[in-house]
This record gives sequence, structure tokens and C-alpha cells, in this order.
Amino acid sequence: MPELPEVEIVKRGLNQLTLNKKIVGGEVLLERTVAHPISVGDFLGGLQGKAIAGWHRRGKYLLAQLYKWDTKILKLTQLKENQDGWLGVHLRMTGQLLWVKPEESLHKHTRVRIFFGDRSSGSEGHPTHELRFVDQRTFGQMWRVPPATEISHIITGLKKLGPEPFSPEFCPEYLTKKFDKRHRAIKTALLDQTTIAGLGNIYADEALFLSGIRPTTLCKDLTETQIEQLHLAILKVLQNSIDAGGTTFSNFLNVKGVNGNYGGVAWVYNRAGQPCRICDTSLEKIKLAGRSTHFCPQCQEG
DNA sequence: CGCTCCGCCTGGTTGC
DNA sequence: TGCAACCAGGCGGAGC
Repeated sequence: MPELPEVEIVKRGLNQLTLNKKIVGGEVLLERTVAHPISVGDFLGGLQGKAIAGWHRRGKYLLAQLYKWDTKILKLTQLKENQDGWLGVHLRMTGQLLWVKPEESLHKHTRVRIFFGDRSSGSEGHPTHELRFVDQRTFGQMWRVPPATEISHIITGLKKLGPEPFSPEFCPEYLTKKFDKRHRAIKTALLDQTTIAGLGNIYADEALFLSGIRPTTLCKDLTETQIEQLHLAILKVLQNSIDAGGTTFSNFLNVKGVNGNYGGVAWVYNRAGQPCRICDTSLEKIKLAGRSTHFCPQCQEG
């Protein structure tokens, strides 16, 4: 399940591989993947003849800034007037963006293909590269944001996102304010993207373990110290995973199709019944707001 | 408004 | 061994 670290790794890979190449075509194999209100034809038509200036990440959303591809554009200063909207992608549960050769045999769950040429392939030359969206469980989505349109008007989920974990806005004081008088489990609050953008089930459980907080603790009952520990734990667990290239205890692949190397060493995630790596106590698994939740009853007393 | 639950999906695992 | 039921979960929307 791609969460913030995995999406960040994908973003970095895309920025290394996909920029400044002309989009020469595309193919949508599953219509549902293209988010409404746009038609598949308008989606592909809107990408045709464009190129990607850069990829950005907001929470778990990927955003590619597009410009009209033109061999005459050699200066970055000219990019601005040639901007041509955005391509948005959310991988949801099982989505993968892979940078492949167009002739590579189709993955079973290929949903969308975007073909790229380069300066050596003529204006309508055959594609030399492909950005392939593979998504087993089909929750993933792609958006085309037309020029001069507010991105969040099309990708409405962006409106509700809380602060980025690595932004100055995300600090213990922010969490204290956010958790004040809130009568729900901290685990549930961490999964809520309006609290923090980018945490998912794996890193929520891991961050709660690192901060010694029981997932069922109500937000309003967290102490100042606990909130400070949680704040640090969130940053630590996310940064560690980014540094390692994404997790392996999920089936995450980077854009080159390579698994990350977080080492498969989760403290608690998916380890119910196994001994805690700190105290040997058998780890427990419960349901919270419909999500499986893993914790150590000894290390996470508070 | 705050919170929980359901539905969307496919494939791997579990249970009879 | 075969088949059905269950489970995984991000997010939007329904419902209380």
C-alpha cells in the first residue's frame, strides 16, 4: 500500500526519468481509472503534445506539471507561458507507475498507458518510452487538470488534506490543538488525512509503537509528552522509510519495478502473535474504525 | 458537526 | 481437493 514514503520515492524516480519528453499518445484500458468529469477522449487529448516539467507530491497524490512541448523552448523562463495544466495520479491501494519500453509485454493489470517520444523520434514518431499505470485492485485514479483551472477543483481530495509531515506547520502545537477535546482513538485520527497528509495504516501503527502510545487512546487523553513523542515518531518512521527507498512489507515497486529495502522490519505491522522486538510480549491485533491495528500491549501501555 | 460504517475491487488465505 | 467466505485498505459518501 503506497503511503507517503512510497509516493515520495515514486515521485523522485519520475523526476529522474520522465521530464521533457513529448507525449505522443496514450491508451486507457480501464475507463474507471480516469476520474470524472472528464471523458477518456478528453483525458488523452489533453495530454497529447505535452511534456512534464516536474512531478510534485501532496499527501499521497502525485501531480505532474505539464507544458506544451516545443523544440523551440530552451529557456525555463519560457515554461511559464507554455504551462498546460496538470496530470494527477493517486495510487490508492495497489497502483504502480512504471517507466518501461512500450514493447514490454503488458502487465496483467495495466490500466492506462502514456507514450513518450524524445528529440530523436520525429513529431509523430513511434514512442520510445511509456509511463504505465498498473493497478490490481482498480482503486487508483488519474486526473487531467486543464490550464487555468484550480487543481483542487478537479482533484477535490486535495482540499481536505492536512499539513505535510515535513512542513513547519506540522508541529506538536498543531497536534495539541487538533486533538483537544476530540473523542476518538489516536489511530483513527492518524489515518484521517485532514489531520496529517500521507500517513496510512502501516506507518500509523509503526509511529504509535515508536511513541509508546496505545492505538485506542483517545486524542483528548494524550499528554503533552506523548504528543511530542508522537510528532517525532511520525517524522522518524517516514524519513527512515524514504531513506530506504520504501517498504518491503508491502508489495511496493518503484518506477523501475524494483522493491524497496526498508528491510521488511516492521515493529508491529502485520506481526500479530509474534514477539515484540523490544520486550518479547506477543503482539496484538484489533480493529479500529474498520482498520486492522497492531500494537504491543507491554510497550504501548499509555 | 463528529464519528462510524459501507462500497468500491481482486487475489491470496482460511475454513468447511 | 474444491469451493465459498473472508480479508486486505484509501477514500468518498451515507447514515446516525
